[in-house]
Amino acid sequence: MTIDFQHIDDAQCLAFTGAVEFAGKRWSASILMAVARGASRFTQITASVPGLSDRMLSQRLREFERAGFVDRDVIATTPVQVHYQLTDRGSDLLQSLQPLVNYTQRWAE
Amino acid sequence: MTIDFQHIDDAQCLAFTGAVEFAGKRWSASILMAVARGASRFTQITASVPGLSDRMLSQRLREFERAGFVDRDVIATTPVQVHYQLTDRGSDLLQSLQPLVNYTQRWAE
DNA sequence: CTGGATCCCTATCGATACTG
DNA sequence: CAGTATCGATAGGGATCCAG
Repeated sequence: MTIDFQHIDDAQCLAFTGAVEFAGKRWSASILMAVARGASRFTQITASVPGLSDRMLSQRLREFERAGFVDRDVIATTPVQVHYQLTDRGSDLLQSLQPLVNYTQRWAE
Repeated sequence: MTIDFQHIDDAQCLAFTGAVEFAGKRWSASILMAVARGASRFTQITASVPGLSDRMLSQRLREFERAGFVDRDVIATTPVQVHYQLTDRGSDLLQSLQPLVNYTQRWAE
């Protein structure tokens, strides 16, 4: 089977595979989904993703921040509150992953 | 930002994250693209993907075969010829990744 | 040509403990 | 609450050599 996959040059190919590999890292997709669904606090995210450890959440969150997928807002109360939310870019990434959900549904079983 | 991400249950979520993580493994996307573009022989794929080693191609190909993404056809010549091609399932997976290409183009720079 | 088998190094991840 | 520090296990991946 030979399909029509959009023609892209080397730079675009690199960006593409980079995005897939980034999103494909363990817990990445789950965390992004949890935040998209409204989990904004650290513990809310942890609670939303079974099996996710503090350490991994912390690490992914920092990566997401650096990559511009999430914003981190610190509210100086006692104790301090931290809110995470998707940026437009992060939101767009997740939306772009949506077809993969449909894909898994098509081939379920 | 809270977006609309399709509601899916736990099983679907697991299938989805599984698919992302599978496609996100190193070289996976590149190999799938190369095959989609018409590289069917082992050495053609190697040549199409800079940096890809024989060992990794061999490994990914076996994983793809097991997962039902590619078919492996052996032609008993001397030396033996092996042709790989995407299955419908593999083709569908790749198509589902297409929006990610558009995503990277939107956010290029 | 199409890989399999080894070796070895590193990144990644999980568990646990601790802090402002 | 929202993390950081540390440690040890393991899986992933690169290089190299070999074989049908």
